[in-house]
Amino acid sequence: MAPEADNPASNRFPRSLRLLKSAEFQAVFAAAEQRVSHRYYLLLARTHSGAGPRLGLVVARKNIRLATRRNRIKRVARETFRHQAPGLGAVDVLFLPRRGMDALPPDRQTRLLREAWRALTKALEGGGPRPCSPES
RNA sequence: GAAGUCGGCCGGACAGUCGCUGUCGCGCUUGCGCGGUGGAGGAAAGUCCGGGCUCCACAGGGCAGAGUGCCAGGUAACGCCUGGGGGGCGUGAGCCCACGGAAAGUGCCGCAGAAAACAUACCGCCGAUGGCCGCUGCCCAGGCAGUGGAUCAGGUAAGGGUGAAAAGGUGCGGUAAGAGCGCACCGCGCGUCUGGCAACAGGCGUGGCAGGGUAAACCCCACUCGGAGCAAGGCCAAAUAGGAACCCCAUGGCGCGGCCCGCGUUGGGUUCGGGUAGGCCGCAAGAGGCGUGCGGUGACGCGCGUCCCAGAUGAAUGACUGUCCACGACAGAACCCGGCUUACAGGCCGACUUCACUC
Repeated sequence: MAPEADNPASNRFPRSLRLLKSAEFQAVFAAAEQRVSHRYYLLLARTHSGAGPRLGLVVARKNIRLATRRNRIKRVARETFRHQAPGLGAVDVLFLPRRGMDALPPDRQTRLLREAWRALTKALEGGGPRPCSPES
């Protein structure tokens, strides 16, 4: 049983809430059902048959040059995700930061990520104003 | 006290809450819970050198290629470090130097300058010597002697000027003017002696003096070097397809059909090896840290005691809140070590130097 199922207040972030294999990442890339695009990031989402939401981070060295900054963005993403994960359904989510995000001050990054998860939640609830065709 | 040189060290602290991850214990059952206990750096960086480790190659030797380049030592090894020598900079503590060879050959040397490499002579200086011309004297129209001109031959490289660099420098003598032409000292070459493992230094003697620079230009000499890298390499191993061996059945299975005949189609089972996804090992006890004793000028070595100090793999060490201050730089392990180089807010400690002041 998933912990977040009977305890919605839990903010844990175990392996079951993460994408762990290359195949799982490829599945989302190949057939994203939701897409939230922003100046500094891109979210791709795809519903699945499992229990809760799962997060995958794709932080390209090409976009964020320094390793310290890549780590920072990943940490902020995970931290905000684990707090807002219960609001999401059974979806696989990919987070891809874009060039320039590492240059923002830390508190800006945190707010940006919180808004991102909120936007995704809304999009999923509303069925999506701009659903990505699964075939493309 | 001010300015500076060298060496070493730290690089936000504490508390609470919510998380991640290694490991140990227990439970639960297997990518969960609880508890204990670890969890980035001085550069983890650049990937510029050197090793370990792994696989491949390998009789010996040579060539090519790459690297290194004063001497001695340290080291697993180095292009690193230590000590020493030489040269340069600084009042000094100190700092800097690819620091072998240009009498093996080749190439290149802008501008300026007369000339940039078999040395020559633009301006200049001289014109002793031999001519020429003038004057004077002697004597047989010519000659001889004296004197003047700077006119020709010629002598010269001291001085001027150019340059990073023009056949070593200073002084005296010398001369027509000059010149290592001669001498003294310094420099250089050769010989020799002394000190030193050596680089080299010093002394003595001797030669008037070789001849531009450039070798991070080719090159020569000496020494070193096999290749690829943890996605190395090894182990376990689904599903699917194909392969091999053995056994079984070819009166069999499947399809058409209500069934038989018939027609079409096709073997079945077990085991094995290769191998994909995936997983595991490699993967952290080491040229290890700290303390201490001894040897050494030192790098370092040897001995003893003590400690275990990240090990992720879609990739962990973070977030929030509060308190405090000098208000927080550069930056993130990915097989492991030794170096070098580069980045870095601020701060601490020690040794030394110069200047100033007090006594």
